[in-house]
Amino acid sequence: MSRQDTGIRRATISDVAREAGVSPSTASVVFSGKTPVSEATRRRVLDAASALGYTGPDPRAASLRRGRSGIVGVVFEEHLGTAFLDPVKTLMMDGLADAVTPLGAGLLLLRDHEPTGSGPSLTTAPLDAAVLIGCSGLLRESLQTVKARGIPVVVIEGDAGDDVPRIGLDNREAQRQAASHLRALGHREVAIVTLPARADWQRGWLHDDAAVTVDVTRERLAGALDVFPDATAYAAAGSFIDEGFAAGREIFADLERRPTGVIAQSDLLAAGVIRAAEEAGLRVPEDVSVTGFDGIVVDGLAPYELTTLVQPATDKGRAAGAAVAAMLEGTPAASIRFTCTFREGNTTGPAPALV
Amino acid sequence: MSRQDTGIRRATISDVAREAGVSPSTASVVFSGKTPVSEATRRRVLDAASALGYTGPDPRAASLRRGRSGIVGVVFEEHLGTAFLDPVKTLMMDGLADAVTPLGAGLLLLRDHEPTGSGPSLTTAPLDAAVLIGCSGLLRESLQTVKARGIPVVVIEGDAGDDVPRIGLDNREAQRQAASHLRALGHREVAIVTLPARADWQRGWLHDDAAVTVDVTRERLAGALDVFPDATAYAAAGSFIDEGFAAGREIFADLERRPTGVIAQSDLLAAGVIRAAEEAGLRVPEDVSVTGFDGIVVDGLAPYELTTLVQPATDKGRAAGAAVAAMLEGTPAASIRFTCTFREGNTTGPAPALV
DNA sequence: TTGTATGCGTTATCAC
DNA sequence: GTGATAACGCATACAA
Repeated sequence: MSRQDTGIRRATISDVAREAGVSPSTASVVFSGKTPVSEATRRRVLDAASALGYTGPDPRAASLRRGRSGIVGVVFEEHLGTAFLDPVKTLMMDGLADAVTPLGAGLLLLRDHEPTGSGPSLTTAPLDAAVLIGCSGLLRESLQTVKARGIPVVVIEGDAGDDVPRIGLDNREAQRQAASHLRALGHREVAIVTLPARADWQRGWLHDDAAVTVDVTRERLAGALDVFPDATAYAAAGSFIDEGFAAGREIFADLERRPTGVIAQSDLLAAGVIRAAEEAGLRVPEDVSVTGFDGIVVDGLAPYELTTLVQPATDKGRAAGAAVAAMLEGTPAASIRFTCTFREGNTTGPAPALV
Repeated sequence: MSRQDTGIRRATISDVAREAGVSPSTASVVFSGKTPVSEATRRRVLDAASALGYTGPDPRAASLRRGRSGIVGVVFEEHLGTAFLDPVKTLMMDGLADAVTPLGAGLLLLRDHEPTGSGPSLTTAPLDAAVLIGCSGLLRESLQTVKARGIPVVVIEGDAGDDVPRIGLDNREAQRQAASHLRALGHREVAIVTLPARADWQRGWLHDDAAVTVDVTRERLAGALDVFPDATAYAAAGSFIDEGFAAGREIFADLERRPTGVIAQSDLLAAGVIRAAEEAGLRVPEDVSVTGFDGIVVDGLAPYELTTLVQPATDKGRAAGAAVAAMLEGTPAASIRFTCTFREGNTTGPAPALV
C-alpha cells in the first residue's frame, strides 16, 4: 500500500474523469488544452474537478511523463545571501527570471558545494537545465556533474571550455579602456583593486599574477596591466564597499608613495576606495582618481558619480535564459560576449603634479 | 512510442540492473542506501552504472514515486531583482536556505503575479511546500492556490489568517519603543516615513490610515501613532535610500515647520532621510533625530550609526524553514512572533529648543 | 471529438 | 541480502 495511509487520497485525474463520465485522456486534455474539447464535456470535467477538489495535474507525474520539470537550476559558488549582496548578480537573476518565465520555468537556487551531503544539489534536483554563475575552479566540478547528467548548461562569466555556451563580457578590453583613460589623464602610478583572485577568497597584495584563478578577475587584471604593466594589485575578498575600503587603506597607507589612480574591478570596491581616500585626507579626483566596473547604482555614493564600465547585467541574465530556451528546444546555443560601455563620471581627473 | 525518437535512450536503473545481473530493486537500493547491500553487488552495480553512463536515479521519477520533490517554493510579490535589493529579504533567504538544506530541499524562486499567463508558478511547479514573503493583498491569491493544492504553506510577515503558520515580528510594539525613545528625548513634532502603504507602491503623504493595506506598514505605523497620534506620515514607494531621500526632502521642505524627529520604517529609508536632512542643512542628531527599523548594516552611512530596531531577519528565514520541515513531517507548525531589539545609535538626541 | 492502451523511471513492500 | 510485483499520476499515439 503506497496510498496515503491516513485520510483520503487526493483525487487524481482518473477520479475526475470517472466523476465526469469521460475517459482519463479527455479529462487530461481539458487541463492541458492540447486538443480541442467540446464545451459541454469541458464543463462537466471542470465541474467534476471542483467537486472533487482536484486542482490540476500533479506536477510530479506530469513532469515524469513529459520529461520536463520546468525547473532551471542556478548554481552559485557562494552562500546565497552573499550572492545576492552583489547587485550585478541580482540584476542577472532578474534578467534570467524574465527569460525563463515565458518558458514556464522557475529558478531553483543551488550551491555548487553543498555543505552536508544531504542537500538537493545538482545530482538530485529535477532540472531541465542549469546556469552556472561565476567560475572559480569549484564550478568545474559542478559542470562535470551537469554534463554527466546530460542537462543543458550555460555558464555566465566563466570559461567552461569548448562545448558549453558561455555568456561573457569583454572584460579585458573594457578594463583597458578605463586604464587608458587614466593614462591619458597623465596618471603613471596606479594601483589595482581586484575581485577575489582565487576560490579561497583571500585578501592581500597580489604578487604573482599566476595566482589568479578566477576568470573575471584575471581578465580585468590583464586589461589594466596592458596599460600599466607595473601597477601593484591588491585582491579584495569580495565585491563590497567594505572590502574596497580595506584595500584603499592599504593602498593609501604610505602617503608618500601613494598612487594617483586606482583601478577597482567593481563599483562597490571603487566606492570603498573612495571612502578610504577621504579618510586619508585625499580628495577625489583632485588627489586621486578612481575607476569602477559594472555601472551599477551605488547607494550613498552621491555626490560622486563613478567613472566606470557599464556592463549589461540584466541582458546577460536574459541571454542566459535565451540560451537555455534554445537548448531546451534542441537548438544549440551560441556563446555571447557582451560589450561594456565606458562612462566617465567625476571620480577621475588629471593626475596631480608630482607628489 | 514515447521513447526518444532520435539517438539513444538514457540508461535507466533497469538497464543498470540488467548489466550488473541484479534486480532493479537491488540496483535502486544501491543508490538510495536505504537497505544494506553486500559490497560485492554494490560494486557490480556501480561499475555497471558507470559503464552505461548512468548518473543516478531520475529525480522526476523518484519524486513521483516518493511523493516528494525536494523543492520549496519561495513566493515574492515583486520582481526578483527588487526583492533582493532588500537586505532583510536577503538575510531571510539565507536563513531559509540554511533551514531547508538539511531537509534535502532546494528553493524555487516564484513570483505570485506572473506577467504573461504562461508562467509556471504555483500551479504547476512540483512543490513540497511554499513560503510566501511579504503581504500585500496579492499574496491572498497565491495563498488560495497553494492551499487548494494542499501544499503546506508558511507566511513571513503577513497575515494569512487562521490556519496558516505565520512568521512575524512585534512590529507595533517595537516601533512604539523607538517612538517612546524620541518622546523621552523631548520630541513633539514627529514625521513618519513608511514603507509602501499599498500594493500599488505609490509615494506620497498618507492622509488616510485606512489606505494602508500592507500589514507591516500598518503595524509599524500604528506603533508610531500610539506615541505620536498627530504625526504626519509619508509613504515611500519602496525600501531604498533614494526613497528615504525623496521623503526627507518633502518633510524638510518647509524648514519653519519641520519636525524634530523622523521615524523611518526601515534603515534604508532612514539613511535617505539623513541625507535629505544634511542637504537641507540640518545636523543629525542636533537638529533632527532619525530612527530606522531592521538593524541591517547600511553601507556608506558611516559615521552615523542608526538608532533602530534590530530584527532577527535570518532567524525569521530559519523559522520559516523549520515550520516547513515540521509540516512536511506532518506536525502542525505554530506561528512565531519574533521580538525586535531596540538599539540606540548616534542618530537620535535631545529635541532642539523651539525652532 | 473522444476513448484505449501503454509506459515514463522509480521505489515501497513483502516474500524469499 | 536479494528479487518479484505493484503502484506513483499522468500524457500521448493511435484507433474509433
